[in-house]
Amino acid sequence: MFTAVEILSALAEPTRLAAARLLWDGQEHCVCELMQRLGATQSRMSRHMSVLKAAGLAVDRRDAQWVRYRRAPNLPPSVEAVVTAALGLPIGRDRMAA
Amino acid sequence: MFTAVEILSALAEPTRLAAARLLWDGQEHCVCELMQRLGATQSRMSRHMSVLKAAGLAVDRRDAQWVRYRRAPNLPPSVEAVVTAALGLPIGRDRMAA
DNA sequence: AGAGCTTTTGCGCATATGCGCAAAAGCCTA
DNA sequence: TAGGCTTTTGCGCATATGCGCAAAAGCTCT
Repeated sequence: MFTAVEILSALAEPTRLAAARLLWDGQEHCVCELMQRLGATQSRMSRHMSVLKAAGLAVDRRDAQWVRYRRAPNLPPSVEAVVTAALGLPIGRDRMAA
Repeated sequence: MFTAVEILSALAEPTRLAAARLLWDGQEHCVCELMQRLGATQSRMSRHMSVLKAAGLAVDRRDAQWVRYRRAPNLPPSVEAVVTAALGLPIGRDRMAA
């Protein structure tokens, strides 16, 4: 696990990329917050977060009824670099042609 | 086209990521060379290269019987950064846990 | 225990993706 | 034009992915 392809695949989905963007503020975010801000259903958001977690990009913590996700700490620099670069891409359908 | 998800998806496949690595030497590579070095069939490699091309990461050129692919010139810095970062990830199934 | 949260998970379904195979399409040389 | 390259493409298939829905699982508080 934690292969390059796994990490890239985790980021190669709109909702997950948007979630990563939110997580990358360094704060904790419960699923209920993420689903609201990203306009997703709970089950959908839950599964997407589990993918980010499985890829090693996020960690979760139970806090009472909530599950709080945050970016994985101490990521290898190479992984950190990929996420940072991915978040640096224009959002949405912007053209990026040369 | 050329969305962030499209670019990440293009890189989130073993053969395509390996092909990008080869293309990123700045040189031209025909499909026949790529398929040999990556152990793929022609049709498989041809389709993978067309995905990289559709994502805007590669351009092709016909040279006699060959089609030579090379990395797209003048990529936006943000895109260039994603590819560079992706290629910086450990190859294969290496563990990347913290 | 029971009500009311949040979150996860099982199920089925629709679509996307990757693949092999074989035919077609380009191109060069004889 | 015919033969032999390289490459692309149409087809079918198997698997992966993403989704909604509803049930289940955790948790808190009364």
